[in-house]
Amino acid sequence: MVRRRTAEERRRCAEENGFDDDDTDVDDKPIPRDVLDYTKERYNHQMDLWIDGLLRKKLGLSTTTRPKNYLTLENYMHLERQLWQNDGQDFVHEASRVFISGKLKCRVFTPARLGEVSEGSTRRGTSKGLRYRPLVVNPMLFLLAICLAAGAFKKYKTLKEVLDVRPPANQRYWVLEWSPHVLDLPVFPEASVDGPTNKIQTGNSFNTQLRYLAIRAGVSPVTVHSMRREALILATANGYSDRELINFAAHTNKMTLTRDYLSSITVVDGLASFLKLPLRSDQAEDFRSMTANRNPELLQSLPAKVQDELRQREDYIAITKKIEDLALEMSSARNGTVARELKSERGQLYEQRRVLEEELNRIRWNQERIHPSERKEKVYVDQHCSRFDRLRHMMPERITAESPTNLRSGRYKPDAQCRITLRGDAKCSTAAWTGARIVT
DNA sequence: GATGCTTATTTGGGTCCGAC
DNA sequence: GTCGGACCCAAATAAGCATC
Repeated sequence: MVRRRTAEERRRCAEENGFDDDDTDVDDKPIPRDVLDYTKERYNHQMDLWIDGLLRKKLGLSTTTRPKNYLTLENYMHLERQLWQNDGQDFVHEASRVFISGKLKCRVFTPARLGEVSEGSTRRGTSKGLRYRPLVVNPMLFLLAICLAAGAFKKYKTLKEVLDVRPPANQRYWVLEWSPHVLDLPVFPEASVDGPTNKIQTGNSFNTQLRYLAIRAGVSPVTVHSMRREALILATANGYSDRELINFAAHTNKMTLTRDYLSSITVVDGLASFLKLPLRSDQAEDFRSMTANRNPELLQSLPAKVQDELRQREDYIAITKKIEDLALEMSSARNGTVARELKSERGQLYEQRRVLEEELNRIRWNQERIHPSERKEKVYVDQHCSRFDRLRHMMPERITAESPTNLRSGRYKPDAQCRITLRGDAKCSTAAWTGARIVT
């Protein structure tokens, strides 16, 4: 394992590479964007080579882009069901489960970008993201649980107090004030073994959680944009004008919506149009669901035999040994140039090993699909899933927390004839995070 | 509406740290 | 010492914007 360099070591390494950190001669003149005259000819020649595709062809570089997938309602339910009903994942704190579910709802009900809820990587250190500002989106159940556990309301400490508040007779709404101490806190913080911290969770971190939740649910990895795309497409189908949709997506350029989100989607029923049958409008959603490539019987772990066979192969062992040797050499390298060369060499070896490991991925995603009605008994390869299945009856709240029926019928709305209670002390205890229960 | 450029997001290896 | 969840980092890639 490579030892991380300290700040002092990084500074020394930068100095060795000719970096001058003396900022007394720094001015605020912009860096010229134009190519300087004496390099222009060579620059243009190289760009021509690239644009014409000569280099691309010679090096065999790929120009394909990642396939886009969509988190439709059906796929979304698979994730929620996995999270609350089937998931034996041991989070460092149960608050993580509530945060993930809350973030999922923020994204499927709105086309929010990553950076509007989490701290985006290009805003690292700024703590920008969702804060305790007026929250007008519904998923109220999860936001209420999060707010109460954080002691976020100025005058109300229990769920009953919050739900008993009614707007004045001549007004349709009433604003609940935040406690001053939460105004600088993120709504979705990082979690530790002691519970939520005061630090906002980064976008990278949420992406990782979302990616592994999808894999555990047997769905190919979905991203924040999978939800954003679907939210916009569904809104389009509901007859809103382009202007309203652009506002909804917070686009400033009208091209973005049509080019990047709607261009490849059609709800036209060609068959019914031609045969003059009643038109369907929902068939496109099933095709979008299929982009997630779900296999309900996907084994969470590959059979040990398959993994072991790969790792016993001579070429795999040789590459792994070289990577370890290079890591040792890098940690002891004093010269920056040498260290860079070693790092570059190690990168090539990682790539070689990744190619070998792709074989495992192919096996994983080519696993046989068995229709649930043909499966006589449950088969568990994932030890977490197996263990949780034996214990799930002890956590009825988690079964209720994810419920398509409740979600679609609107029973989450606190102004309906329902009550939402938190198990244990709603003020800020660990038990408050173990789940929420709906009592009608 | 097309294009080129900037900015944001995603990815995957690496690291940290607590639990066992 | 090992394992695994959470996070970090930097490169790759996609989204988004300004301009013509």
